[in-house]
Amino acid sequence: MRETRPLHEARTEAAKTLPRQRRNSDESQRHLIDATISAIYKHGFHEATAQRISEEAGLSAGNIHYHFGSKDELFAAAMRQLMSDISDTLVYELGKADTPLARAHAIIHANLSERLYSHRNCFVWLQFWSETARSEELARLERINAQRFHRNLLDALSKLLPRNEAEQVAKELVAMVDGLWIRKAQDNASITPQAARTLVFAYLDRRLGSAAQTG
Amino acid sequence: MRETRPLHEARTEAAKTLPRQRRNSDESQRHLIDATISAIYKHGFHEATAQRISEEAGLSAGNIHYHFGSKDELFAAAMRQLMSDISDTLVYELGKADTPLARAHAIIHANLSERLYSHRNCFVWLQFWSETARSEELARLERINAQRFHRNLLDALSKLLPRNEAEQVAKELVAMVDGLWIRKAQDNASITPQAARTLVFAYLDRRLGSAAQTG
Amino acid sequence: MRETRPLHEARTEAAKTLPRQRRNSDESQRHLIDATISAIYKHGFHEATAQRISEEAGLSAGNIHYHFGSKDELFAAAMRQLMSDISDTLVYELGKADTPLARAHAIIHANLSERLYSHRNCFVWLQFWSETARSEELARLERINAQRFHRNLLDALSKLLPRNEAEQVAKELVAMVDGLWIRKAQDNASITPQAARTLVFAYLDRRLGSAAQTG
Amino acid sequence: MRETRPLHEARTEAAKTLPRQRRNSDESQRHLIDATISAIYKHGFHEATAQRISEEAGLSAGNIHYHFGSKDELFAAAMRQLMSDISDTLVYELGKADTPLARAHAIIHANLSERLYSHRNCFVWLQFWSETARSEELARLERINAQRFHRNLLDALSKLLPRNEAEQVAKELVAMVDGLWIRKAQDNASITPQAARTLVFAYLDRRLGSAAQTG
DNA sequence: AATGAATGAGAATTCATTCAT
DNA sequence: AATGAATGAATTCTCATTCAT
Repeated sequence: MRETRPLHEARTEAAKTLPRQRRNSDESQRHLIDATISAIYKHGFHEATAQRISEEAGLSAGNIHYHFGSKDELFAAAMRQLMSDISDTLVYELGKADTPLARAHAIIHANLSERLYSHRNCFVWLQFWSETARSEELARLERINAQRFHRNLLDALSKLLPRNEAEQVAKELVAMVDGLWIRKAQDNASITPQAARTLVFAYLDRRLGSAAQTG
Repeated sequence: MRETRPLHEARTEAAKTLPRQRRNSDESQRHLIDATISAIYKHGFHEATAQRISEEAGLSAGNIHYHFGSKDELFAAAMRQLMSDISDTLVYELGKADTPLARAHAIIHANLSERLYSHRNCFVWLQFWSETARSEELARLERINAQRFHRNLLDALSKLLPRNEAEQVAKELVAMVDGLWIRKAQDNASITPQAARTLVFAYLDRRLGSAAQTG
Repeated sequence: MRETRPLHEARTEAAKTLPRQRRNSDESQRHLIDATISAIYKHGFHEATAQRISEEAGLSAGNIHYHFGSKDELFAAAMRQLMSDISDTLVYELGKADTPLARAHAIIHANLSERLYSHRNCFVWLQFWSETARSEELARLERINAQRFHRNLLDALSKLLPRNEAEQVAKELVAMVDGLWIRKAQDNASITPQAARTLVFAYLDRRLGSAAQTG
Repeated sequence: MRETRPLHEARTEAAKTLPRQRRNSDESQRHLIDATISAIYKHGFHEATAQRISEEAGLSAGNIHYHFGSKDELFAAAMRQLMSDISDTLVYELGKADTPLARAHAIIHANLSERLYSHRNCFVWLQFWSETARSEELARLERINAQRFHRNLLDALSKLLPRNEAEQVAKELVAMVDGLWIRKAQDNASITPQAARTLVFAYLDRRLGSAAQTG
């Protein structure tokens, strides 16, 4: 139905360049996961075929099933990998934060950092978003991720605002960040991580400021 | 690769129940477009096969190519249909608005109305979002839609705020609405149209209020 | 399986330019036959679809079956048309011939005349040659045509040569002319009608001359 | 459009009878090429479907694309195979020839040998002739083959005749042989390889003889 | 006499998955 | 642990043919 030109140039970190050789199982699995994300970015979810993924990983087609049992499980592993990136970034940003306000900033900063708020990451994540309907496992992972984001924000905001306001601000922030990710996925040039953070921080500060005034 | 159970129960309006009979071309095309949207909602973009769509429309598979030339063009027509729904709703809401503030409210109201802010509509729209990368025509339509939304908001806000603030608020609102659509697509129960509107209106009013204070 | 660009630019004599209008049955049949030959020349036998043929004829798809019963019968009618062209040309050339030698020349001249020895005619004829295996009717027509050519030549040559030599020369001539048609079908520029005639006439005259010497 | 009975009984050499088992890639490719030629002979070019070819080869349909990328490329490989047969036969015949005259005879002998001048070979070759218009690759191969035939003849004849006469005789011979192939393709019984060779040799010898006389 | 919407069989091709090696 | 040949189901698309109008 469609042309098969790559959507994006690859940025495979490890794989591919390695000569096809014997590795240990963990290593191959890691290569396959990286290759999956890379293939989704290059070709989109549904053109990320087993063939292309394993080629990208420097392996042959049968290995996906050898290592993961099925393509679906490989995709789930790739999504877990993305979530783990988010988690790592969050931990890193939170490490520097010692006040509730700093924590709220850190959470947003993480999600709009250069690392996570890249075209690649937002694009691939959008692909997974649209697939959750078809895979209960992906849906489960997405729920976990969304809830974690929301809960983290809420925890921090609860110390700054009355509970129901905190709840509302958290929802607004989540919506904003999700929406910014979509924009980024559609068009890398639309907004830089820096600009996105400025946008949301300005909103948050004003919100907290006015709450402080009214509260 | 996956099970093929329907994601959602159908809500086919006309088709299918009609006895297989002669229609005129326009009628068949309309049925096919409705069936496409319905099939995407039921099965997701990539499981919305020519077979399923035409069956849903009460026609045989060849008709897609007879009426639209290709499946891609049918999908584009379906996306245009969704955009036209948005447009109609917007026009309807704007009809009641006679001040810049009312216009800004109306634009948001339209996008978070019971009609547009439904699980079905948000879900299907998310599917198209994730496909824009693979189809230049869908990407073009998406850009038109996003720009229209942004420009409309900006026009209204420009009369209420300094230009650069208006620009910023417009971006925030767009991001929020897009993010809320994503949430709705993931989980219908997450938030009602009413609640979504309240959330965004509260944000907007506070934003305008504080701007008024500071301005 | 293949691209569908036209192989050759059309040279439809009548059809197409006429506005789609009511005609009498004979007229429509003639248009369809012309359109068939034209479509075979443009697209090759198997890409000469009912759609394309009827479009070329300025009619809609259903008419082939209305007028001819089936596409196969239309193709047979088209082949009969080509044979009738050959026949007409032959009669015209024979009209000027009053000796056996002149008759032999005339027969060859007809088959290598500007009218018949054109890229279009040879190309279309080759297409029919390759289809005789699939249609008994086309095979029957081809046999009739080949036999007529052979018999005509033999009749003329029999008055110039002993029977078995005449038989042999006739076979050689038929083979030469068929082979020249193939060349022409492959590459219009390969040889002009004039050059083809010179080639065969030179052969024939030498053959008759040497036969005269030895005889 | 047409009945699908086989045109000719198969003469598959190996395939089919083998138990469906693992082969190496070369072996499978060879089987597929043989099966293609066989299927064209049995069903004609356009009824030689991927299904029928792979069945004939004792494989399933997907393998054509696995081994050749597309059906078109398989057909091109089959044509190269036919050309290679011609080449082999020619080399074999030329091996015995040590004078220019013997070489000319050998070239003709090869093209009208029992091996090449068979119904099967001529029929299949005619099918390819009629397809050259639709495939640039097949056309290219055909040109190579035609030029090789012509050049070989010309080289030999140049040592026996003045250049322009040699050129003319070569053209006559090529036309004759091509024409005889067409006849054979249409009707196996029309002429035996032996009779065809006698016909052309007689022509050639007389031609050289008379040239000798006149020269 | 003609239209053109609709059918349905069959085409090439794609792809996850299996499995002998 | 890895390969890559093979499978078979599913997909889009094509097309002769039918037939209500």
